[in-house]
Amino acid sequence: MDGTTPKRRRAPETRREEILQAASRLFGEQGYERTTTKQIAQAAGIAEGTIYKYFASKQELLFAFLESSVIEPLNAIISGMTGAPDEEVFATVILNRLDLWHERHEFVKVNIAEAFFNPQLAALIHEKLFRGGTRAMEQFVRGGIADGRFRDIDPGLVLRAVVGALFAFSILRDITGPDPHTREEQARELARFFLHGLRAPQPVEPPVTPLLPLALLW
Amino acid sequence: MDGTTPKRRRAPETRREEILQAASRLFGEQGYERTTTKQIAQAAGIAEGTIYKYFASKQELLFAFLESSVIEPLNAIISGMTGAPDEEVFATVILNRLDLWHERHEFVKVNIAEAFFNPQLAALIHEKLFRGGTRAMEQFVRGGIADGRFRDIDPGLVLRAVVGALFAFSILRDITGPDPHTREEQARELARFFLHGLRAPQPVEPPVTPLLPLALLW
Amino acid sequence: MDGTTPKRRRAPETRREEILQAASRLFGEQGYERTTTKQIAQAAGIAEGTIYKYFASKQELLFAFLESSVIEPLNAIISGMTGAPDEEVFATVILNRLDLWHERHEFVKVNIAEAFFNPQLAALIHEKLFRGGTRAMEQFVRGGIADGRFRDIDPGLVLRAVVGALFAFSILRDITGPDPHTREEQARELARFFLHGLRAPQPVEPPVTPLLPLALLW
Amino acid sequence: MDGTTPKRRRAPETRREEILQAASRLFGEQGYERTTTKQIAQAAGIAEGTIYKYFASKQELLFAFLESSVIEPLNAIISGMTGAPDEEVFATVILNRLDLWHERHEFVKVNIAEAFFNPQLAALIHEKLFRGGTRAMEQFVRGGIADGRFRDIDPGLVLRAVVGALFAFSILRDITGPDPHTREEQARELARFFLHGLRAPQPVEPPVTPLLPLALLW
DNA sequence: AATGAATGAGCATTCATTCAT
DNA sequence: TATGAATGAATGCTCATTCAT
Repeated sequence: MDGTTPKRRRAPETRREEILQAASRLFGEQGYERTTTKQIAQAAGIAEGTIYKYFASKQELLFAFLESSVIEPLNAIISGMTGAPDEEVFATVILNRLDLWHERHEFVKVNIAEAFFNPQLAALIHEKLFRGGTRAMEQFVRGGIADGRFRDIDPGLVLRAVVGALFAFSILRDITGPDPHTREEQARELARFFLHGLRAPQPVEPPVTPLLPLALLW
Repeated sequence: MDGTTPKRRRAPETRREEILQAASRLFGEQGYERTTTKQIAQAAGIAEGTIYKYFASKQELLFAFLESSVIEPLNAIISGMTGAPDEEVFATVILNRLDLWHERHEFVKVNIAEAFFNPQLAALIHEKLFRGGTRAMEQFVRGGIADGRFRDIDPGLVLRAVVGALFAFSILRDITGPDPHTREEQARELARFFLHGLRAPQPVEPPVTPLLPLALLW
Repeated sequence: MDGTTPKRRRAPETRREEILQAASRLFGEQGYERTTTKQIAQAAGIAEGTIYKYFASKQELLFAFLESSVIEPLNAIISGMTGAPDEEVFATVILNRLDLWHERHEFVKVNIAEAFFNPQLAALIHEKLFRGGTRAMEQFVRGGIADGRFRDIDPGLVLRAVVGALFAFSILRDITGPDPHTREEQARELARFFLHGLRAPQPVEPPVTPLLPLALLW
Repeated sequence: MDGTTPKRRRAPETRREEILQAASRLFGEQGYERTTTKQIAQAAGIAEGTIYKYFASKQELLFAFLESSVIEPLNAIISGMTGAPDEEVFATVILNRLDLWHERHEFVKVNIAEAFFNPQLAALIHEKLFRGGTRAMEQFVRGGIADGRFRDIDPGLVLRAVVGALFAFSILRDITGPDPHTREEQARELARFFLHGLRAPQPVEPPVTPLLPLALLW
């Protein structure tokens, strides 16, 4: 009804980005539901109404960031690195993801948390992020199985295990606690683990081990 | 005359439990923020105000359920199963967790989602659930390393990878899509994977493989 | 989030009525769109949220009043008055409507204004108020035509003209200005006008006619 | 290249008209409150801010249109038609109004709806439209009474009844439902009704009467 | 002990209006 | 002259929490 004192005309392309930045920071700190548009506006240094000049809804802010900061960069990242020993490939990719997820830590968190209860978002992540991974991992693993480098194993299982591990290392960090190693060490070690498992190179039939303690932890 | 038994004055200890049950089911289905106290009261067949006779706040409901339904039963579950081949141990434990998480699927979801943004809850989970796991896994892995069954590997990494995998299989299911195998198959296969990795039993030096496709996916 | 100091527990049946009264008064004074739920709450001496314990939405307030104050009384009004000269029937019914509309003046105004742009409400009014009127007027007029008391005329036209006149006398008052006569005089005069038109009289004494069907409709 | 002619710098007087046209169409379709300045700007092919170069406020748009599109043309319409049988006069005038209101249907709707709650607008309509009608109808009816063609009847009542009927036939159409007859039939039949009422005829042939003054008022 | 009516701050979103460009 | 980005008060509605009954 009133519309007083419009502040300042900003660089028009920057605005959108600023709002996105502010929103993703707050989402990351507090979760999507707990973050209000008022807070976002305040953090971006604009009026509440201005948000809606750039985004149709609060939810679109979530989707927009996922699109522009997770999905798009992903396509850009796919490049170079053609052939290399499995170990190297694994390590590189894992490191890459670890870095990305570390950097976007807070934001990935929200997306996951939201996706739990927002089928639309879950579907988006599934479509745009996971499906491609399935295909690539399938190729990679089936190739290895075909030429005898890998055991006959379900590629889906490998993908899930790898994604899960990355998940535990980057996103669940708050819960599992920090890992003392550098991300590069983590990547290299994880790659080795996924390739060789726990077993010593020359298998020895193991003596009995207690398992129950295991149960208590996660 | 019909289904609406006027539920007056139940066993006072049962009430608490009923509310907890109702709350955790709803939290699981819709997320914590999206579940209202009205819904909880309705589901528990009581008045809204009654909730506050048993719990100081909505948040306490979350904590209470974690305590009584996840942590306590966990301690009960830890039992028997002394010695057995690593593969068996692993498979059993994984299956056990997979089953538990499957059953509690919805609830674990909320706890994780909430823990992302609630340091108090994150600390609780870390303390009561994860720390114990760390100790046990440490024992298990260090034992294996000591007697030559396992490579020299960081037990923390193994734990994180295993937890992550379980996570991906049970909690991220909505995002990664369902796995076509039975939980038993999953458990056995995961155990084998964690023990042996991808590599074929008789190592073959791999030809070069393209890795980039891998990058595109998760 | 906070819910402080609940004021007072009122007579439970009264509340709904109080809110309805407050709403219809404000709607009448300012129009539907211009009346805010805050104002309604204030006028009813309650908190804003309380409105929504009794009505699902602001729009429902509009519909509820139409239902309870216009439609229901209409059915109650249909009574007694069986046979009487046309002139008496007409005058009575017109007076009755004139009184009702006068009393509800403000509220009818909103409903009409709203119905202009709200097809749902328009349909409701058409269904519940106008259709019945059509039927009754049809009977009345066709009866008169059949026994030679009335000219061969379209009953729909008569109904529209009568409703329109009532409309002009009660609702358009603000625009047409007030009429100096008492409502009874208006009613009698209108009845005569509708029966005889402008033309100077060539009176015919009418046989008795039942009037009640007429009452039910507009 | 396509339909988006960049409409830069039109004839400055045309602009005002274009905005008015756009506004009145939208007001008519959706009501005044529900029409946004953004929609008006879009419909007029201009920027939102430009509206305020021509009109001080949204409300002024309403007044401006009433002035320029209803009142002014009305004065132009008043013309010719000197003497003719009452029936002819009535029918002509009613048809004229019916046509005008039909054409302006949507706009009249808003004005009425608005006038209900806007005394300023109500007064304007009363002054400029209704008062003139009162005078003319007074002349017409008093003339008829004087020379014995009409019964002794209050001219105000006749005007109100006629306006109301027109109202019901053109504006309330959405509520009363459509009339199956042509507008010409309606006009003729209404004229007959107002002259003769419902009563079976004892016709008296009326002398000629002037009709034009009638046109100026409602 | 249990109720559920009542609260009111808080939410996402809208929109007439302003003014730097 | 015309623009449209920016404003921010205001809106309808929600919901955790309180407390008289």
